[in-house]
Amino acid sequence: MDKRQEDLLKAIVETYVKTVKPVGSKSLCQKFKLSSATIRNEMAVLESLGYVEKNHISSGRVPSESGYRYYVEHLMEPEKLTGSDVLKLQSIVKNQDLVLSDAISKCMEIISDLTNYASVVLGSNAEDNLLKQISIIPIDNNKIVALVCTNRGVVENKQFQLDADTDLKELIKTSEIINKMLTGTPISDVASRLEFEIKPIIAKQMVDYERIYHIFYNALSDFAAQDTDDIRVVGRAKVLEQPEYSDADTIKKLAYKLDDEKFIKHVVQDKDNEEIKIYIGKDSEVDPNTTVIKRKYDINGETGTVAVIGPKRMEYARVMGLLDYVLDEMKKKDEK
Amino acid sequence: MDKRQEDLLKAIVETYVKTVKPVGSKSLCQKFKLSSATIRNEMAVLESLGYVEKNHISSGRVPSESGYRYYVEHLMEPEKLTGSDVLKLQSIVKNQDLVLSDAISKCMEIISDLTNYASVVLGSNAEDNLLKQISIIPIDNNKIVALVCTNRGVVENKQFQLDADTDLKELIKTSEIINKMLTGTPISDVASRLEFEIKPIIAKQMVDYERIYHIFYNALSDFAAQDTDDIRVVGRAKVLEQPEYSDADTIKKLAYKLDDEKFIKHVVQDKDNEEIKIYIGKDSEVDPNTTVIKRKYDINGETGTVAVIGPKRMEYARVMGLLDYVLDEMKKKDEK
DNA sequence: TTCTAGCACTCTTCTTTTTCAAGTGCTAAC
DNA sequence: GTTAGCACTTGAAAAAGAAGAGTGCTAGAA
Repeated sequence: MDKRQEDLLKAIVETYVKTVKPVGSKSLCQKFKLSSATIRNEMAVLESLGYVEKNHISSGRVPSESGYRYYVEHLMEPEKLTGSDVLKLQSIVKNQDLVLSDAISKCMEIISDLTNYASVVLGSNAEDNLLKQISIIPIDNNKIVALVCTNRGVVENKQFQLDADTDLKELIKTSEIINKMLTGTPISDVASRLEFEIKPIIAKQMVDYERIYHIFYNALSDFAAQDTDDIRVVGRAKVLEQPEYSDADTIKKLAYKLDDEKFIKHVVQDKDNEEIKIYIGKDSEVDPNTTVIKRKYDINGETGTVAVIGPKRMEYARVMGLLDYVLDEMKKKDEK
Repeated sequence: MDKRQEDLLKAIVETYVKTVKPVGSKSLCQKFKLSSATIRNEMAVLESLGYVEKNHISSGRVPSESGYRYYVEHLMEPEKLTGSDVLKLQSIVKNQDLVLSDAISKCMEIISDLTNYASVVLGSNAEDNLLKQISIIPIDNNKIVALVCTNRGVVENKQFQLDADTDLKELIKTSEIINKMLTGTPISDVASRLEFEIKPIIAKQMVDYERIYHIFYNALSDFAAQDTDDIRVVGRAKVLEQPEYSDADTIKKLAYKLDDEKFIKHVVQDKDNEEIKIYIGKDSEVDPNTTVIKRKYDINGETGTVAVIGPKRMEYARVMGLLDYVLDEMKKKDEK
């Protein structure tokens, strides 16, 4: 592809992103100072290379998946955020009271608002967190809350009913034993250490140790359960508004997928070990007309993934710019 | 309305619920052992009473909103759950490890699955909970987690960055003061008591009391903030599949509303003080073709609201039966 | 070579027309 | 009070037509 062809592809992508209509040769005459016939010829080349497609024999051109990919990899120019975009994000970025994960969540909400795409925040998987502390808080005669806190500040809590014969004192004593022995253990190992190290100890000392073990096991295994709690999807309904989803059936299917947190988690989860990954069209697994831009972050050890889900016809540069800005600012903030 | 007319209305509603097609006079001949002409005459009466409508001059009849209402209030027969419905719910009901609020959530998920409607669980508003305990857990040098637990076992946690000059010991000491003085205070009053009772104390004893006050104020005020966290909407995408929502625009609008937790909260929230409330059609505020069945529960002092959102053409009896079953079983379980 | 003007052709989209079946209301008779 | 019969209305689906946008190709100009 020579320079002119690249320019043409760029123009096709950008026009299509804006207008959502197949791009005809005429509409680009002015821009290139060429006749429509010449542009048609060049378009035919792009088509033979697989970068653009026709919906039907006499329609204008639409970027193909590999066209988008070429655009993203070679042609896209980094976009400076507009003042109003920055302004909206700054209200969060400047807020000193927000802890990293909350700040990122809020920023992604704003990004979803600004772009009308959906956004996803996948908290760092607590599996590699280390156990910090487990506490038992008695609520009333027969109810307790078990709290588990990790070294990254992730907190899980779970209520339990106590039987009449379960002794609260034994429960609290057990929590102390666990805190003494297991603090610093990776969450993923806690369950087995609980069984092989703690259970034998309490079995000797306590009457109702089976029940007690059961409670702690349950409280701790929620982390391992890969619960869907640490994922947040925002702006689901906004994506549906995008004009490519105009057919009732497509909308329903898309809504269904966006509503399925397990599925979204699967989509956004780390497959290949890259910091930025753009899944275009079929690669997104969501819908053939959909793109997922995914970005991992690691800010002072706190890791996670954010993603934007929108139409294939996405404002790639803008989204990349927004994500850059948010994560850069977060990093700066953390360093202070 | 005489008995026959009531029977007819009942038949129209139930046929329409099943077939989603306007009900013609012929289709009911067999059932009533009457000619279509007679049925037409009776239908005309129902129409003049406002219980059924025609989409156009020569179409079959469709129940009107007041027709549904009459059906729900006078004609609907309580439906016994099918074995498979019970079976699916029992896996949750029988589970002794689940605490009430979790069990209800899970049951509502199953109800959503069984019916293909959306379901909502609105946890009891924590505002009338009493403060049980507040704890500070240090995470690393400059990060802490503040945990707040109420007498109903609701837990909120929030991370804070510490400045270099904030003293962890002072923080913990303050939490002890709060626990001593404010335990048992309604959450809604905690903020003001914090300001007028605690702040003066720590102001005397501590250097960085402003920052410390700020942290506790923030941790505690999350409850009052009426955050959307205690609402759970399940099966959003399922409702969209209902045949009445076939037009792309309607689907988008509905998806938009279902995605808006604040709005759903508003819809489901307690307006009039009734235990069961059925909002049909326009009354639902969601969509003219939608019904919301809302039910409050109070199980041993733990209160909340559950709701089912589906088409106006809802299987009213079944949904009522399912909700009855779930709440009855929860009550039984609690009494044991 | 490279570009352009011109033309026939294709295909979508929008509108209009036609056809069909379902269902009604009314009248007159049972 | 009930029913058979009939004219009439309407929407939904299929078919037909018209308009417009855009293409590929050819032949000639720069």
